[in-house]
Amino acid sequence: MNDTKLIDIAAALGISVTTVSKALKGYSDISKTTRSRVLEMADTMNYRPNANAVNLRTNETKTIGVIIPATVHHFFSSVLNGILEEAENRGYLVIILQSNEKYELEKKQIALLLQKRVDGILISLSNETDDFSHINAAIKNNTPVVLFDKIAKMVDCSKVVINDRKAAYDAVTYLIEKGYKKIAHFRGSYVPQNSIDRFLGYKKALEDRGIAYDPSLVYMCDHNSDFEDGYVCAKKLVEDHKDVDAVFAITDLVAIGIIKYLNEINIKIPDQIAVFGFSNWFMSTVISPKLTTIDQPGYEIGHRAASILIDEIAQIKEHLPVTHQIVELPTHIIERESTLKTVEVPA
Amino acid sequence: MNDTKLIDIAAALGISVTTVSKALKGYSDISKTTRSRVLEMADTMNYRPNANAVNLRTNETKTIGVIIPATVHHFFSSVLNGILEEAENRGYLVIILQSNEKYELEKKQIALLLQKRVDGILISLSNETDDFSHINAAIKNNTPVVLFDKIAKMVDCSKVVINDRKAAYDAVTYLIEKGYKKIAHFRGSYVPQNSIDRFLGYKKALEDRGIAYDPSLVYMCDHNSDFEDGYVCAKKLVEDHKDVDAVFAITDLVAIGIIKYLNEINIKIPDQIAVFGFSNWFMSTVISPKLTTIDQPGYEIGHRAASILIDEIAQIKEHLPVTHQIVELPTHIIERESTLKTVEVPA
DNA sequence: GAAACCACCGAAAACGTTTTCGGAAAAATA
DNA sequence: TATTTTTCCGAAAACGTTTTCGGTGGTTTC
Repeated sequence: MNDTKLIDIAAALGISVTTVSKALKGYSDISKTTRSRVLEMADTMNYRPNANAVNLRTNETKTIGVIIPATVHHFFSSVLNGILEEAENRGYLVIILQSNEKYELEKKQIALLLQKRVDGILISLSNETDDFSHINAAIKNNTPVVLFDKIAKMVDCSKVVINDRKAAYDAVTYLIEKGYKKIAHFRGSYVPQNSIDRFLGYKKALEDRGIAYDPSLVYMCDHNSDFEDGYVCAKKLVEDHKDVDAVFAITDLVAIGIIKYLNEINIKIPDQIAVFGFSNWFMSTVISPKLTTIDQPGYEIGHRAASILIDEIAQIKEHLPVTHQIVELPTHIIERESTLKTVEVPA
Repeated sequence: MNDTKLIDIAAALGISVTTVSKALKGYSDISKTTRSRVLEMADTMNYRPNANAVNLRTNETKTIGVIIPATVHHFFSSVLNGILEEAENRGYLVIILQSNEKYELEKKQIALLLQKRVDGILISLSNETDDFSHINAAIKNNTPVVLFDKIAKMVDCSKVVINDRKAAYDAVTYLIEKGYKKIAHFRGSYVPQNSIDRFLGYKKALEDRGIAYDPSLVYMCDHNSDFEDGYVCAKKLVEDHKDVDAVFAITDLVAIGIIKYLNEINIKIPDQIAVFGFSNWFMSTVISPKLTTIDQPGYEIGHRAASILIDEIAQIKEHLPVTHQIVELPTHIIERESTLKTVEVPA
């Protein structure tokens, strides 16, 4: 049990705990000589301050809490990497919790984090969440909160997002400009807002280019917005609409399901049907044809959210006014094979 | 600042903090009536015990630390999900750290976790780590450690692993029994042990079946054992060996790189060359042809490791003797298209 | 009616720090 | 030499709990 405390160092040196503590923290009213004696003794005795005692006394834990709604995969693992990197750099520890898209669990976890006295909270809201009193409680408790990805506009705190509507709008506009006429959309369920926004971007792009919006071209992938969804909806799509020439999927996973099905039935991508994904996950470069998609900067989202949170923690500590930021990270189109028609060689 | 403490409840009720504390913790020397009064008042005042004070007093934090060597992706995200799930169920919080395969960072992070007084540590070692004094320091400090995936045999603690050598042996044996004669291996670098073990399993399987081991059929994927590695080594392979008929890759990622290349140059999988992966990551069902692979149960590894750790924490608390376990989780072959030759239709 | 017992409560110490405040000795000034 | 200033150190309180130990007052026992 290698557990030396201030009092042990003090005893070994024949001085008081006060002096030891001050020496370690670099107080100016300690002489050079005693300071160096303390430092050396602390080193040889392998002293590590008891974080609990320090936390209790100083009322800060150098720890932030992160709540993500879903399993650590795909998008959220990138976000997490961004958070972990920034936290490491700034000297913070991170506690991770999963709400599994459940409001009650999310609420309980916020309470838990507050009880643990984390210095701040990063959260992407669950799909069920439509009451924000637990978030406001944290904020009122002087614990800053930064929302990312799945946010609530009405909560007064910093947020880091992408513009889903614009990104979808850009994607569909791109397809139209490439000459595609009949563009289907494989959408997500009615929650969260992100899936609605992507749908709205799709619709707006069509309307702005004078293409009539046709509800029968919109397929709901509400299973899990996953691979299977794309596969089965693609099947329905080609049965319903012989002449569709492109599809914009809410997610790369869905898009890959589509590609899989079209490959199986020998429909040429993109010559017969083009496929456009969303997120730029790893698999999108692995599939054949490689998937055109929207780059969703998960790592940057996490990095930025953590950075803002830690800034706010510092501001609160200094009793400075905290200025909330709404950061909208840019997305852009990653053009790959699934929308690039092979050039016709003139005869 | 919604921050009620024991003393506030005591004041509101005109009793002592002692009584409040005991009532909340269900001590038997508090009358039913005062207990219920306290409980109700605690509820209306929205009392949450200050975890730091509790931790300091009780010397336990209900928190475990997790150190993973690489980015949260693929295998480690599954492990993480298993850990998070078990921790949630058992009432533990989890702090995540990434060592980025650096020994020095890993060492620093262990010290940090001990300083934070986590109740236990879960760690998969970095590739650089060949000195284990930091791990032993934690154990000596009465903080149980469970090693998973990348372990060190010499450290005296519980471990959760798969048998890489056997899994590889099984894979190659499977290929041989399927009739493949000239089987290449795309191996990982000389660290960690897992990659060596998979190589040894490959070699042993060949020898046991009377196939001479040919070093020129082994390619080193030491870049990152990733997609690119597989792609470029596949290119070399088909140039070097016209007659190779199967390849066993250290990782699904590498295998997918191989498939990608073979698809591009129109080599039929598996009719000309079969491909066998390792890990059963998500993409292996997405690629064409679907990849035969070894199922590496990341979720179970995390789940099990966390479970053992929390058990040991309880044992230590009760001053019971701790019994270390070495758990070897079973793997099995997931047979898919990449090794299933299309049956010849008899004329 | 004294002795023994029980049910209930609270004072106080402890966990390991940080920080305020005052005080002693040494140095500088007069 | 007497006074002021500077330098350095330590006592003690505080952070919010938990838990030991003792002490009431009331009830039971003989």
